[in-house]
Amino acid sequence: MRCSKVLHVEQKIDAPVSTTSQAPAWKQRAVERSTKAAKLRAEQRVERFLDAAQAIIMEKRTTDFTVQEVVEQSRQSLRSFYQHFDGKHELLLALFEDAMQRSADQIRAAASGQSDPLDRLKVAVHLLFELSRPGPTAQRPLFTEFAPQLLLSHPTEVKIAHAPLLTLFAELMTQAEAAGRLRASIKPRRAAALTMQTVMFVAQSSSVADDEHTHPITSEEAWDFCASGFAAP
Amino acid sequence: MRCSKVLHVEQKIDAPVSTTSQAPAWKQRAVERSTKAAKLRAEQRVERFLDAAQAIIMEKRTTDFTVQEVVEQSRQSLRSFYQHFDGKHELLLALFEDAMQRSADQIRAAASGQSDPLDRLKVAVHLLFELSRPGPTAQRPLFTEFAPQLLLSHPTEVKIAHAPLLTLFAELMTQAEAAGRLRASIKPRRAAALTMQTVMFVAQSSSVADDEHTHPITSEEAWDFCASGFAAP
DNA sequence: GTCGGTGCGAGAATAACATTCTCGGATATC
DNA sequence: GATATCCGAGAATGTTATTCTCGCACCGAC
Repeated sequence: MRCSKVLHVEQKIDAPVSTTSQAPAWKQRAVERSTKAAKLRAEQRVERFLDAAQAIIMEKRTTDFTVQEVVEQSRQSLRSFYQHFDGKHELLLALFEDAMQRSADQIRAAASGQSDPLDRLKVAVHLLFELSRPGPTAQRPLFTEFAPQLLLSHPTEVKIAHAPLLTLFAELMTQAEAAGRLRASIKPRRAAALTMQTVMFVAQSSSVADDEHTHPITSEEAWDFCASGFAAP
Repeated sequence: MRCSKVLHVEQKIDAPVSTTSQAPAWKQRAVERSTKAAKLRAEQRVERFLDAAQAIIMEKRTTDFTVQEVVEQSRQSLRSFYQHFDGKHELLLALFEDAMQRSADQIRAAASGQSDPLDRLKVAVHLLFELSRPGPTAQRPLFTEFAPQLLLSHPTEVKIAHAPLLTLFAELMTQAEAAGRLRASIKPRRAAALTMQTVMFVAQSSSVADDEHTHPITSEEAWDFCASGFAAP
């Protein structure tokens, strides 16, 4: 169900005060066994919190849950929550990071179905667009939903969370470059960052219907724009 | 100092229950004089709240002010605040709308200095980029700062607030199209929307330094990207 | 088996805000 | 001067996040 690797959370459990190299070996081992067990338990608890939050988000179709709800759903205690997370924001961050990682995986898999480098990029862009748009379509956590919140309070961490996706797009761009399909004047990583941002944010806004005659921007348009820009050749 | 036209706020003062066409004329006039005065006062009050909020934002370099602070700074009362605004979000919206309007004006003025349509667009993009990035540079209210918050809670209103900028870019794009400088396959308004979004959001993220070797994306890169895309011609 | 310690559930206490309500006092209207 | 309206001051309420305090259950040591 959930990624087993625990993200930027965990730590703050095993803080042995004097397990430096001068302690007797048996003591070291004992302490280690103890801390290892503790760490395991901690991971399971963190896991349960994350799953609970996930479940709530899925059910309420929004990221506006309270810590209380998470605690109740996970059948643990508030005390425990704050023992494992620095605050709500860390929980959100963890979920966000997880969602990004999964999305990156999913997109990578989808893109690998194409042989032409530009087709790979195209598939990636379309899928990212779909995954980024809010609304009922989002089976996956509504993963762009809290990005804005976090972007304000913890921009650095958000950037870290973006890393897997950025890496993926950088890979695809590099392949395109190798095939001579990239404009000479642009670096793959740069193109990747710009494309990613554009697609994600445009997708996000595309949910709200322009009340009037104007239709929201589509995945196809976003792709065309990123690929070709707007200026005449 | 501030735009005189009051935005989407005001109203909710003059709600005459029976000023329809069947009331006697003298009464109508009396009521009108009264409501007009009331409206005037209301506008001044709204004005003071907006100015106060602006001042606080400028001073604290963040949009995280409390309603209390605004009330105190404006030397009015909480009661009055809630009589004129539906809540804090309306105040934010008003500020945001105002900031967008001013930015649009500023950009339009700057762009008009160029004669070539693409140069106009280029100037517009660069200025928008500068205005959108947070940090100490922002002499103007940090106007993208609350956009994310509002985008979540009131997407429709945010879209409305974007209108002046969108219109401006649409104008510039249309001029470019008329001069045959736009790709044939793209509609001016679409190009405008895409460019605007891309520039604003990329600028926003560009503030956080990629901790490592990577430099943040520059205004110039954003322009190149929007104008030419990433694919080889 | 009992003792001291530790992990943790339950939930009370605190704090920061937004939002609402209530009370007078000023000012204007008749 | 009586009365209605507006409005400042600030108390009251409600919602969360976050911290604190208790007490119990488990575990290894003696």
